[in-house]
Amino acid sequence: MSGQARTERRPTRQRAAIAEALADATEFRSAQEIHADLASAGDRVGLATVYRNLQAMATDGEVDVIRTADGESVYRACATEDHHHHVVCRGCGLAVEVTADAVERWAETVAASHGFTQVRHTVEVDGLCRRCSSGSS
Amino acid sequence: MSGQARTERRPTRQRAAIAEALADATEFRSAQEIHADLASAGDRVGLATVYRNLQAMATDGEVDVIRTADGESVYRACATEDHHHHVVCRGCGLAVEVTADAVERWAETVAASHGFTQVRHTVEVDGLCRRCSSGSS
DNA sequence: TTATGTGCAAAGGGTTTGCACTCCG
DNA sequence: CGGAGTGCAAACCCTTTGCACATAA
Repeated sequence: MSGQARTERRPTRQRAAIAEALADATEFRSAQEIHADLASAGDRVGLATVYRNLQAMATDGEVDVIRTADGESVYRACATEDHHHHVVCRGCGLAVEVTADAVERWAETVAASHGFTQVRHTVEVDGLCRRCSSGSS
Repeated sequence: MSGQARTERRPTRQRAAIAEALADATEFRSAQEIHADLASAGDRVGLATVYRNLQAMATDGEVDVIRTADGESVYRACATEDHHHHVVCRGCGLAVEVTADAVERWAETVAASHGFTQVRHTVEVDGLCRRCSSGSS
């Protein structure tokens, strides 16, 4: 299972705008932020449409999604389509993509040792990037 | 900062009931579920109180919290106070506690290699436990 | 008594949905 | 033309908050 899903989604102005906004951003952005970005850029797109597209893109694996601590979903267009994780800066939002073969294997092993199958996992690492480490408390 | 915090919280009937409900449960439960459990057990406790206590307990490290995919916070009284993670069954909710020294180190290392400090991490593994693996599709 | 905890209900904030309309194909 | 995609606003859901009342110390 897995792999590319439905690439047959109708290309619309809104969809393109959202994809572009996402491509421009280097950090994770929430649906609302994307919506605001588009608005201030003159692109009038409904908030619901932003949510719908973001979800669709996430499902298709075009973008990555992670949940912030306060229950907000943030999206980001990722450089690689391969499975990977992120290290996000709590200060500025800077996000670095990292692969984690070690963790993948660990998750699989540990789960298996408890009799689990069809294992999935979520790994999020956050801290303060070099720049934010300096000034803040 | 850090370390055990205020153990000096006033003991109330509600608080005790919530703690007990949590102790009885073997899987993660949401605030609403706990509230329902108490209600059906005859313990009349306000939903807000459940939320407040659950939060407090989580802050004090008495219970573990994880966010479900659909943005719900679920709590569980953990056997050990030490840092650990869980492997949760998507079928029945069975949760197994596991330590992950390997992952802890990996997170620290990877983050550090990118200049990050004050690293924290979230790791959740889920799959189907042996029992659920058999019957379901 | 007095501060802390509780209950209720209303407010919040993010996300989803119903329905009529628009636009791609 | 026909259906996928869009917009708007109302609906949802979980969670938080304000305020008066109850209770542990």
